[in-house]
Amino acid sequence: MNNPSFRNWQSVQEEVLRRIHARVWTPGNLIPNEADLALEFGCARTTVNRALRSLAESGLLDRRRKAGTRVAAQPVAKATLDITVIRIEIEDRGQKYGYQRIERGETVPPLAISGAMKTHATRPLLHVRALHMADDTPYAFEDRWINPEVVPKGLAESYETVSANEWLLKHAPYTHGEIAFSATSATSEEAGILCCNKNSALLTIDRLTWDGSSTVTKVRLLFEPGHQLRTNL
Amino acid sequence: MNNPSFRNWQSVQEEVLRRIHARVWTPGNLIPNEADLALEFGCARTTVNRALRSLAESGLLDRRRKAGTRVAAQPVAKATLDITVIRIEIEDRGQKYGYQRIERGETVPPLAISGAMKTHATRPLLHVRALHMADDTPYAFEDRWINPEVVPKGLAESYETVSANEWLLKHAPYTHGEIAFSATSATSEEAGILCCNKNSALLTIDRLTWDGSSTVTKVRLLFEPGHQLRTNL
DNA sequence: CAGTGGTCTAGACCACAGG
DNA sequence: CTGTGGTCTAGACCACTGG
Repeated sequence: MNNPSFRNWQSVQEEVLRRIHARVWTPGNLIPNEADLALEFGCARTTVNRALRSLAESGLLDRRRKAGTRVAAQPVAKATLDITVIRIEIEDRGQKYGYQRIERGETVPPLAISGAMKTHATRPLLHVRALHMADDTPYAFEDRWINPEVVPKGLAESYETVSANEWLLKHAPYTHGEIAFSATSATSEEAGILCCNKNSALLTIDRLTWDGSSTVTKVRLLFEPGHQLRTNL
Repeated sequence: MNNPSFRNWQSVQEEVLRRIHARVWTPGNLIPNEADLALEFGCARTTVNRALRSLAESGLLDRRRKAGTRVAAQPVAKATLDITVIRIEIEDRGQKYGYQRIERGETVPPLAISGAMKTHATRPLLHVRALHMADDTPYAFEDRWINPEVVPKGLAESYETVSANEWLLKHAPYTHGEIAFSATSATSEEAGILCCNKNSALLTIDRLTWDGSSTVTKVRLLFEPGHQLRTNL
């Protein structure tokens, strides 16, 4: 059984993938344990572990101590979207980035905002609205609320030339966050900003970031009609 | 410098995160190499490697041989969406799953479809359209094209009780795929199926999966108005 | 060329959870 | 209780790439 051709974890992984694909190991069924596979593949158990762990992370295997390793019955595809600064996103596509601040103010937010951000309902937050452009056409409308208690330095910024998107990523650390993707109909105001028809379907991203137990910022991004977020599986 | 309190890779990772967060190590700057950190933390280099590699995968560090490890200048947040069988998705939310096939036929697809799937323009494909329901209300409309050359067994299925979504995941292996998220306006037909107003903004997922160099299936999912895909950062 | 991360190894101990 | 994966270690060699 000793097969000396699997010398690194990538080749072990490929062989495991091949067997799953060829239905040698079928969904829901156990595969041999790490020690046996190491023996068969002629490598150290650590190497097998690395290969299998990686496949488990991507959702193709289900591993449990003592219970062993199974081929996932319902393979969970993980679509990973890279969320970067919008300027970089546009420049990476070879387009010219443009930015225009629309509004900046310290405002008491709607209850929906203060509720989500868990700030006092009567406390003003920094509110910045801006348009990101690609090759001089509207790309995304950013509507953002910033918690000045957590980011006091943010109050000193005008956000006229550097977007809040970019400034915050550089200056406001966060520990975790939530992100939601949805579709919304353009209001007439949003249509005016994005130069599209009212009620156009807009891909929408809502993000809420935290630093420990405090909310840093809440942002809604509305993309131009037709915009797609793509990734591979 | 020997600090015996970092005994496992998770605690090393936490300490590294702490230093980045506390601006001890700042974006764009080099951090010590693995050997030095291992010395400082009082653990093996392998352990440091594991911690740093994991942070690099999540986009917080930038590692290059010889050049060393830097804190990422533009931290790339990775939003990972789990794409599962729709039935499971609904049941996991504690709702009752319902399914209704709308149409099944072997049809020559529009050029947009055969073009994307790289099949012959005149060759019929299996076309299945169906509605997924949660607690008896429309949840998602699935419009799918299946390549019978790659999945011949799929022709024998009626998809009346088991959705193509679920049948394919179980019986048709794939090697890779593309996925795109967008927003579209409901046509009057789609509005009728999803029981919503015409031109409602619908979150849309287009998926194209491959087995080697052949296209397995192309599917468009239109979700009920207001539907959100959520994840953490 | 030489410094860095990338990986492999053999062996060891441990944590968890199935039976 | 015991089999399984999870991890750590010390040491080694390798691959890449910056200077």
